[in-house]
Amino acid sequence: MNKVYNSEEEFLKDYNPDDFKKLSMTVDILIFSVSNEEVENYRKTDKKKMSILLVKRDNYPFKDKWCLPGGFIGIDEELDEAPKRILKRETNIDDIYLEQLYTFGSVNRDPRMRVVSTSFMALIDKNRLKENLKKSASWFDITLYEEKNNIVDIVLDNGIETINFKIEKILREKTTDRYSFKVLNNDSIAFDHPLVILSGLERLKNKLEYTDIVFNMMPELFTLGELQQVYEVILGKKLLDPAFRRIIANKVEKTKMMKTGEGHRPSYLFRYKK
Amino acid sequence: MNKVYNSEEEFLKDYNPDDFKKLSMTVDILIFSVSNEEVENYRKTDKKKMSILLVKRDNYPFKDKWCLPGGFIGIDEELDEAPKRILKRETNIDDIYLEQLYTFGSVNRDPRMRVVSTSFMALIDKNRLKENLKKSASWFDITLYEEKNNIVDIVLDNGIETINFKIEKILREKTTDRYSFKVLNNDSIAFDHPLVILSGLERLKNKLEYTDIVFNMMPELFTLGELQQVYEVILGKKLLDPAFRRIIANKVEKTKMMKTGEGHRPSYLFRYKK
DNA sequence: CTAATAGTGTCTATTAGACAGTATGTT
DNA sequence: AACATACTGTCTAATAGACACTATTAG
Repeated sequence: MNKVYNSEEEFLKDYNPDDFKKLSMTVDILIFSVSNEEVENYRKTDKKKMSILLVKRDNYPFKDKWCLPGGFIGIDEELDEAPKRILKRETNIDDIYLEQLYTFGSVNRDPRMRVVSTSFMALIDKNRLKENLKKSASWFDITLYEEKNNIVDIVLDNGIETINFKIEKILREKTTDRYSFKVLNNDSIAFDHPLVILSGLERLKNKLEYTDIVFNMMPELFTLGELQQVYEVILGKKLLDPAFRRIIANKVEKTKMMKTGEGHRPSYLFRYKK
Repeated sequence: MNKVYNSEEEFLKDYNPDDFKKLSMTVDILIFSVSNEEVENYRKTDKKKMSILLVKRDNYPFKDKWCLPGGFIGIDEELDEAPKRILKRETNIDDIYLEQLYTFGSVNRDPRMRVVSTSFMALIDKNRLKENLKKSASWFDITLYEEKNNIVDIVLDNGIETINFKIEKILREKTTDRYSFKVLNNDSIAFDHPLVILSGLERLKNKLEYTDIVFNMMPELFTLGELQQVYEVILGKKLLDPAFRRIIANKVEKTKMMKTGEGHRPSYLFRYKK
């Protein structure tokens, strides 16, 4: 039975914070960006791909496997500050779009001890951090293959190494869009990070349709063709030009500048409308 | 510098899980339902309101204040199992719709020690637990007043007591729909639970438009008028009958049963379409 | 000239909004 | 009969999808 106290001060003086077994918390960050894949034909535009920043683990557990940038939360650190600190450490940039995604708390997700991890999604224009990257970090291009039976095949490629894992999506209940994820094969990614990556990609896809977050991944100036390509690669489908332009018309403003030298008609540069 | 190990076993043997200061985690559950407010006029239908289950704290901190049902996560308990356990304890029902919302981790949100809390949203048809409620728990009807300057005034009423708090919503960045919340006045709710309540209400409102979660709050059989009222009270606006019926037409199926005795034309009972 | 993308005009199909009208129970 | 809600028909407005067409550059 609880002892009864007469004031909050009295209660706190008597309180032993170690009555419950404590646990560790980490944050993991999905740093997304878009990259250009050069194409041999001088006329064709570069093919855009989603890309994600991974770091190679240099010690156990999961030594030599790739994982999301992350780290432990300080006992006196705000939950929202931890991912900012880690982003600063990894990219040396402060003002990056950051959003909390989901908290993963399976009992055995870390072999060391009980660790609960909150995942965040960061969106950035990759050009902003050309040479700031740490050596252990690498950008991986993402390709998603949606197979039948709700199995998703995810291929990550950093130009040197190709990583591949499959996840089965199981609808949890018929009233929502929520899935349970089951990792079918994964040899190269640490922890439960395959789940984190897929759920981040799905969140991004979702939010694309009702927010303007895509502009956090765009440079200051861009053509509508480039913007459309980014939409297409995230949504995983082609869009019709006129429809696309109608929808984003009031979100962007045309500049007088043009992008030329691409082997075809130049296009106007636009910026996100303040 | 990290010591280098030759295998994961070797590493784990040497690993001291107490190198980092640990913290406590709790879960808080927003248990939402709808209630009927009786109306004097025998012809008129009952007015529906959103309601939420709160419990009165019987000890410090925040003694005698109302808070969300919740509790500490066991060191060997899955994060998703904790809210199920607590729901079972509070309502004695197993199959309740449950969804993770957001993790709150301000350093000083609990005066005892560092506590990070993951909030969940549960949706239930209140009629399923008529007499199962614990004595300390109480259903509060929710009324939301959206004032100018992005201030929301929230009034909770359990028939005996009226609680009121105001929250200012501050848009975080122009590319999204995300707000920072600032509690302006709150005398009766414990912890940061005013924030949790508001963010849950917003999530519910959002999800109403692209999922079928509303049916988790409905009884097996309902009239379209009742369903429309629930939509209206969550969305905070009136809907036009023909438009509403067009939209939900393929989600429900008509039965041969009718609801009569309401002082006006009877209506068919529908059920959620499997 | 050709290949490739940029950008627009317009028709059609679909969906959402609005309003008016008819239907049918209770008291 | 009066009231309140149930339910439907239909017109209009707005939006999305489809396709064809013109424009403009580098090579």
